[in-house]
Amino acid sequence: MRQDGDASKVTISDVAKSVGVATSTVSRALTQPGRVSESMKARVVAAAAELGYRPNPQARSLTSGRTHSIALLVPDVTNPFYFGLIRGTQAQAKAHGYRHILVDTEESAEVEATALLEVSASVDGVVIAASRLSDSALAAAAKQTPLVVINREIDQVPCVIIDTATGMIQALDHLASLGHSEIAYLSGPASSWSNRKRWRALQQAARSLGVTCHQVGPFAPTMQSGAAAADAAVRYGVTACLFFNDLLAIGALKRFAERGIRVPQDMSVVGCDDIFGADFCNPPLTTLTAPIEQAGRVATDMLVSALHNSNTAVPVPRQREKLPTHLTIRSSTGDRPAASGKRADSE
Amino acid sequence: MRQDGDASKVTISDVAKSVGVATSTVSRALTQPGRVSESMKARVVAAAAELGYRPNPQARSLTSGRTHSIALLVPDVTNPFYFGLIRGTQAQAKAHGYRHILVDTEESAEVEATALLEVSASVDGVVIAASRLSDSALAAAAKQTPLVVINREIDQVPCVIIDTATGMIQALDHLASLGHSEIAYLSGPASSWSNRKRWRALQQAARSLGVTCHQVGPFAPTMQSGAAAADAAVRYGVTACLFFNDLLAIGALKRFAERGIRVPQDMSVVGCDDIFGADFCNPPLTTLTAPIEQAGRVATDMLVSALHNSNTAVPVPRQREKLPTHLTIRSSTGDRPAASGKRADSE
DNA sequence: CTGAAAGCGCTAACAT
DNA sequence: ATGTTAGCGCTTTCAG
Repeated sequence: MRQDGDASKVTISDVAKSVGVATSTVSRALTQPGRVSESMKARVVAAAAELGYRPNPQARSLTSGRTHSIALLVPDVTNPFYFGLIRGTQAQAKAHGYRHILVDTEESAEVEATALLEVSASVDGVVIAASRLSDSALAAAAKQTPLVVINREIDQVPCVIIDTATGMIQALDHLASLGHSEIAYLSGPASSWSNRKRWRALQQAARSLGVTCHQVGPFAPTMQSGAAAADAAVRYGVTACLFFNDLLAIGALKRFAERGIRVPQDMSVVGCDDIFGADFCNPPLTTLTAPIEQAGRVATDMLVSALHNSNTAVPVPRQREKLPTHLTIRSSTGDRPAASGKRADSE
Repeated sequence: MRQDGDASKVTISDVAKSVGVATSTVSRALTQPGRVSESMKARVVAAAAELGYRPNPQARSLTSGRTHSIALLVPDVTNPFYFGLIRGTQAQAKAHGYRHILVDTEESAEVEATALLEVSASVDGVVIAASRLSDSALAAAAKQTPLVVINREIDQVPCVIIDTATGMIQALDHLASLGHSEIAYLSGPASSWSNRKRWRALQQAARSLGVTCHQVGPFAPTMQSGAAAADAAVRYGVTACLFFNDLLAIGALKRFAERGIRVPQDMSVVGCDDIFGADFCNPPLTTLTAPIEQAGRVATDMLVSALHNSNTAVPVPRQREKLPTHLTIRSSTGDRPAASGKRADSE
């Protein structure tokens, strides 16, 4: 194991020379289990260790065409929601022996398109979260590069979906059962597929539950926008609100406190995602718990298995994974205010 | 821009053929500004676009030896503290045209050593945050690979340090000025360099401020450990505590609440880092605000400039950057309880 | 089972 | 300013 003059410069041919065989034999011994004799393999491995040989990934990639790395594209590394994803993909990439490349696409379709084009040349596959690209652009990209999208549903493109739409219905039900009938949905970016799905689900559910649900927004999915969202909710005279995400909800919590609106006595608040912080904000947030990290892991698994199967003729096992969410009730939701309130028009 | 039969398979020699020149000319036109005539450059660029040529990064790396990517090694991607770092390095890597590879070293020296060895072959340089490796191991690694360490001070190894030690003194001063004299420092991992630095600074400062500061711990730097830390602080009979980080402090806040210990009336709490959530936990946390993201940016800048200067004989400009912290006072600190014990009588 | 040889796509000396 | 010619380190036919 010792005695490497200066490491990294040791090539396969140094090893070959040292053992007295051809470079091809070394290559085989190191990468193709059964293609050489046991004794040969042992000698090569020993020599490689002895010399401190480290394969050059670039050279290997050049011939093999495989880089052993995957990329994760997220709209905003700043958003805690995506940290769960980063965690999941990073962990799983590592588990499969892949390097993990992280790219921030800045909530922009153009940046995303460029990043995808650039990075796809240096990775074996890509996971894209909450893509801002059009369905057709994604479908086209998927033909060029192994791709898994998260929170997006496109024909022929493998995807994992966090089913917040169904979850939102549960949340609405929860609010209805607390007596709320005037409810606001503080919506996220118009370009967000998840946002559209949720609103559609809410509309339908509201009808059958006999409550009124107003769509308000769109708002940027950030804490800062929470204040504006809170004010808008108040303006609508609702007694409860569902926020596009926890960031917005937590920002709103702050604003409500500033304005002397008590949560949940005067206003019930429901978030979405259950990000870090949702359990210790004030009051702790009732929210839709999303298996974010799991989504990252599943997406990575799908991608990796697709990469492996692309050699063999085996069809990719699962093309579409839908992950359930569940409602976590904490302290930000409560009964509808008894009467009057700040301007309940119906009472 | 159109008409690429099937993209990605277009090579530099296809472009060369199309223009009717040598591949080297194409290479130059595309990468060495002044080495070809303007008109030639234009023709090549046009042809490249026409054919949909995309350079193969692996091939490029093989000859040039440069991969245009840098790696960030962090002990735990799960820890929000590192979110800021990831953000900073990712943003700056991108700004400099580098890909950003993220590696979780699982708080383990062995994993870190392996990761460093593996990844260093495929990147131009590495940023290591809060390394668990020994000084000598890091110094050795720095000789092999361009390296910048964050929160670690080693001879000959470029580093950026977040000066929490000095900040801790401010925090202690703040507590002393509120009348606290029995104070606990709830310490982090023994292997943490920052932890050792802080405790040393606190010890000295405590003496000159005439207060008593007990070191308690070590504790894992997580929210879950916060409960144990809180209990330990109570056992010591202190009226104020400084936590190794915000995670621990926020966890402790929860525990204090459970035990009916009011913050800050019965116990003052100071965190460290000012992570996401420190401003909206309950009560909002007085903490040492650390320029984490900036640290990531600065480290990346140092690394990139070192990479560029490694060609020319110019010496690396800054080898050591110390970033100041400042105390952010929110609501978790207050006057020492009037009487003894944990029950305050005022009001 | 092993060796020889031909590149992968691109860059970098040398020529011209 | 452009063309020629070698490789970078490795994998992979194709022979033997």
